[in-house]
Amino acid sequence: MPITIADVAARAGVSKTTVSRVLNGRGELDAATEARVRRVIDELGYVPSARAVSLARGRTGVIGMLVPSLTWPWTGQVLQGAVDTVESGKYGLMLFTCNQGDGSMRQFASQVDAKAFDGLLVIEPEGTLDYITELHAAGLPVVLIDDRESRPQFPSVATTNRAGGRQAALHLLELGRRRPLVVSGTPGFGCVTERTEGFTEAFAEAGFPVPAEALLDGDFTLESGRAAVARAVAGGVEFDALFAHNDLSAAGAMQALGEAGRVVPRDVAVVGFDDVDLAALTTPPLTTVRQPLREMGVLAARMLLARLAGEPFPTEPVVIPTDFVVRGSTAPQA
Amino acid sequence: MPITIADVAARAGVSKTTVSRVLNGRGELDAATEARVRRVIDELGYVPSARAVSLARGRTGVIGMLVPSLTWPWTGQVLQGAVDTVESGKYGLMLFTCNQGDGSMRQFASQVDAKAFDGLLVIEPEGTLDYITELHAAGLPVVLIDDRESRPQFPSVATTNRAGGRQAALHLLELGRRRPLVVSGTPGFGCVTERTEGFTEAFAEAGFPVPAEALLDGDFTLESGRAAVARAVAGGVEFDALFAHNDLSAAGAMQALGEAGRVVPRDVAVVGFDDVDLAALTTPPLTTVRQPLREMGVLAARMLLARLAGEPFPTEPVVIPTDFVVRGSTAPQA
DNA sequence: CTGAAAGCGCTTACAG
DNA sequence: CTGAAAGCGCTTACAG
Repeated sequence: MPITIADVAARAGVSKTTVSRVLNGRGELDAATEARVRRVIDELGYVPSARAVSLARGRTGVIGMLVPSLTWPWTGQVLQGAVDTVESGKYGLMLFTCNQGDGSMRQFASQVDAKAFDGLLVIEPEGTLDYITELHAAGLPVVLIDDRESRPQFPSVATTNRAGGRQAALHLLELGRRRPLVVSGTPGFGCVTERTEGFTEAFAEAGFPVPAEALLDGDFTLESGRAAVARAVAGGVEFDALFAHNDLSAAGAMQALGEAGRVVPRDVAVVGFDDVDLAALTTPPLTTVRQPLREMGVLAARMLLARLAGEPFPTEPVVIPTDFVVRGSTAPQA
Repeated sequence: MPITIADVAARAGVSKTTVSRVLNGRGELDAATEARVRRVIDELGYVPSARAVSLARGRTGVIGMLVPSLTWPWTGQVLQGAVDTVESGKYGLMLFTCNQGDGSMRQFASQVDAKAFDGLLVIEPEGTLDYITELHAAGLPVVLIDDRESRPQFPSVATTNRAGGRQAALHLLELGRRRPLVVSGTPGFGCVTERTEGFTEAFAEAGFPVPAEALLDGDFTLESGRAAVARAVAGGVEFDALFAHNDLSAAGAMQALGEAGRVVPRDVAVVGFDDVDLAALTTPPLTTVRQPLREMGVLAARMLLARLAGEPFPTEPVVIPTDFVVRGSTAPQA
């Protein structure tokens, strides 16, 4: 029932080889022959089967993308950038998440082993970097998004986490804040280390080193922001500013501050990271370090596509700088 | 270099047929033979090539999913539910969006024609329902998410949009509100019609029909919520309540209300739709109709997987009811 | 400029 | 219980 290249060949009175040549634009073809074959293709509405093409060519035409969770507010932006780019490169995008823990990774691994895609885009999922590194070493083209300095030999797209942390610090210092609380993201992520370092270095250089008790581990969730503030307040830590590693935990922190009777920005000036939609909607609106999320997705996908087209990977991580967006949560106090 | 079924067969001293039988658990096999083949498979780390399997079997093992945009805050939830389910069904999920308009749809269509997936999950993208209907009619198993009453013959997962609209209305009526403004989603979507109808019917039944001037078209964006309120205020429309078709436009509406000097909930009680994370974080927190987003993704994927496993589709749309979440934006006034 | 044939790596009747 | 052979629908040397 479904028409194949053989049907086209028969109807056009040529060999399958010739039809294939027309399809792929390879070799010199008689113009009349080519026109005739094209006409038949149109008449029949023939489209080559992706299954057969991929087996014959030894490539799938699919790019895999592994993402930690789709419910994080910024994942959508990166993903959208990647999907758009992959799509215009005539590839398909196969999506995987680590949402179900080990089960997910097993499923993902089985698709890798089955060679279900030609290249991989990864937003580093907690604790799988070693596995991804193996894949890369085994020859699967991989581009990592975000986690920059942990494996410099890895093709990756990053943003200026360290500079972003520094921007946040300089802004708070300028406002006269001297005792910041830092609510970090999940420990172990390269971006987490960098953001904290950029931030604390700037404070230290200004003569106000951040004490260890003011550095609190979070995990990028709303709840972790709340919990960190609650812990700090309960522990008697004094602070007049707060830097969170993402907007979501900053929003959680602001809620907890409100519950603790601290007014933002009067008592505590708050800076987040990411600039997701939510940031403009908190009360007060959140000052934040803007990550070029969509752009990172686009660039990572472009690098991978270029690689699959035969070009070499860049040897250095590609870095897209962060922006700084000032809003009400750090409004200067009269 | 990559090992094939032939390598396994040779090393185990059996035919490829036998290896295939072990792999797929088909036919009676001598226990010793099977054990030997399994051992060789393990030793060699052999995994069948997805490309070859799909060509031989005539199926891809992939499910396509078409989504309007990944940057809408609720898409992630539905998608996550679908991905998790598809994954545990041993299928892959190929993601498509309509983000680039016609170009996207062309790319999507070419993958459909190439039979790059066995079944399709769709969150109805504006204006492509006819095309999807064709695909369904042409034999591609399709499950639609959300847009319920526009094509009753379509396998779909929906939620109680009409009942949700009614819940919102009854809640506002109970609070003594009589002149609601409705900020609808993109016109033409089935859910939009239903939400408005459920809402206006309840008001009419209570003796307070909603005038046409209070029904404003939006498009689910933050900006459309702002714009609608601005229009109503400028037009002199009087209102003491607002029902928005999603949380994002409700948030936009609340911003515009603030700018217009109207206090929520004192002057205007606001109800949204969806219950995305954002809803709990607006000021005041947003009362909203909760959609079972993740559950809808899970169920739609299950229906499709069951269908691909040979079971028939349910003949009726499957409906998961909405919930109603009361928060500060409709707090009773003393 | 064009075609016959082999091959991609599996599955599946068909035989035994 | 097991295997030889054909077939899935293309691409790609190899010949002419």
